[in-house]
Amino acid sequence: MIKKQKLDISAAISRIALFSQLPPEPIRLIAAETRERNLVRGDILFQKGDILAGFFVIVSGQIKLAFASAQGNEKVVEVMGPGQSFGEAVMFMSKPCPVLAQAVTNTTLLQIPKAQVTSVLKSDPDFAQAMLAGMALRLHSLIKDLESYSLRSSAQRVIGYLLQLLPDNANGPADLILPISKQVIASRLNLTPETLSRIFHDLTDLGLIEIKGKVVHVLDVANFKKIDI
Amino acid sequence: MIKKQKLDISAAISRIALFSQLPPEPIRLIAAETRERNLVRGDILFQKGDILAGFFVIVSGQIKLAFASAQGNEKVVEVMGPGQSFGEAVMFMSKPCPVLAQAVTNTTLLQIPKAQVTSVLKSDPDFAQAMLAGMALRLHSLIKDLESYSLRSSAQRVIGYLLQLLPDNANGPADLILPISKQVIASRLNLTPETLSRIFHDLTDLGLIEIKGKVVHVLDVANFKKIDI
DNA sequence: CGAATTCCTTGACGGCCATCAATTGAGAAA
DNA sequence: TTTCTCAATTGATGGCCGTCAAGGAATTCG
Repeated sequence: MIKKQKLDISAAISRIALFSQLPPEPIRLIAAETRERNLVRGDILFQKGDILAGFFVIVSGQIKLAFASAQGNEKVVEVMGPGQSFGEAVMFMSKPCPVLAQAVTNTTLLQIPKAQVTSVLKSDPDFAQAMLAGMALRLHSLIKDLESYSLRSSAQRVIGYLLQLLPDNANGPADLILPISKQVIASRLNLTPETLSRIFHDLTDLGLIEIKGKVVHVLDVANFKKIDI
Repeated sequence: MIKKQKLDISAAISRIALFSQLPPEPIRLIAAETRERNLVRGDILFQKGDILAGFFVIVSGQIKLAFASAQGNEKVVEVMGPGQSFGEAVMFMSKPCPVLAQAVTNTTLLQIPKAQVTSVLKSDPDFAQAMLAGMALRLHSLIKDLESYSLRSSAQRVIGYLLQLLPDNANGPADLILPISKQVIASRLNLTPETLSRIFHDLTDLGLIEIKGKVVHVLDVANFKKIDI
């Protein structure tokens, strides 16, 4: 067995957008109390209803945030990847967390305690601005999701999702790789796996895409953006 | 014609939860640059796509935040009332606003410029905490909405909406008054007015509520909470 | 490698809710 | 008041998409 690499927490923290502007001193302060956690696929990081004593930053792997319905099926709100953080908002409220967090793949993440954050907040006004900007961004993307759910058809949501996976400057034909399983994508888009499968099929029939496993080939990006189903 | 009352901006500001803990000096600073605005029903405060140079606090009246679909119908995200604020998140991002804001009734509101907020943010760490808490709350309620839309039936959403209008301690029979028109409520719940009307009808048939105009009489609150359609 | 499990696909069917249309009711203006 | 406009209701119809069920594909496991 290979010896586990010791993670350089300070380095990891300073690479996060939120903390990237901080001077070394507060970084050391935060790093000192930050815990590293390792999850294997399927592990649950926290349940709906938990009170969070800190927030999380993903070093590697993927975490999905979801809520569970009474009927047992779940709805994925978001899938977070390396460099992304989550739980800040719930941490600040000291209210029960509205979602559950579960590892989609084996995941390494950092848990940063609330106390360290508030202490840096007090001393560094720029940090407060950065946190506010981060939360504002999160709000913005939630609003976008709400907009998607309420006034776009399922096919439109799928197209939007695929487009978002392409580089901004993509043009002509382009390939992309689905970063998560199709059933998680379906849930993320508020669809059943069956419906997603059918939509992929339809888009293929229309000559817009070709799918082979996790690889999606978009025949003409510019054209694809114009589709309105 | 009655002479218009001059609004005491300082007093109004200090009554807002967000600013209530601030000492007099920063309050004065903010009040000095705050503009009062008066809208009549139907006026549009800002459009989707606008860049906001400040955020808004409602003194009296109601403002709805909504997005418009390509087909022309609109979807209400939220209806804000007196004492509530909106636009903070978009202001911090300097990105185009994702929603439109329109006066539901004649409305008086304050527009607080970004510059004043950032200046207070720099000097008062507690204020930063308060803003973060406010944004966290907003995020929380958006997540709740998302949850509603994705895994509750239309009738459940209506019931949830009615329950939320009742006082927390309500029990037995209780009355409530719909604060906005039924079509706005329908949009807020992601329904058509027709569907909302039918659901009200059904709930009445089930002996759960009685409706007369804007007054809803809930026959048994405890029972009503248990209904699962 | 084969076996088992999970993931994905495809089909048939049905329900929820939107759409269209027409009427009634209520509130505003004159 | 009367009229006009907008809000709300009610009915008929249909489509989107979820549910149930079963078969194939892919991945993980011993």
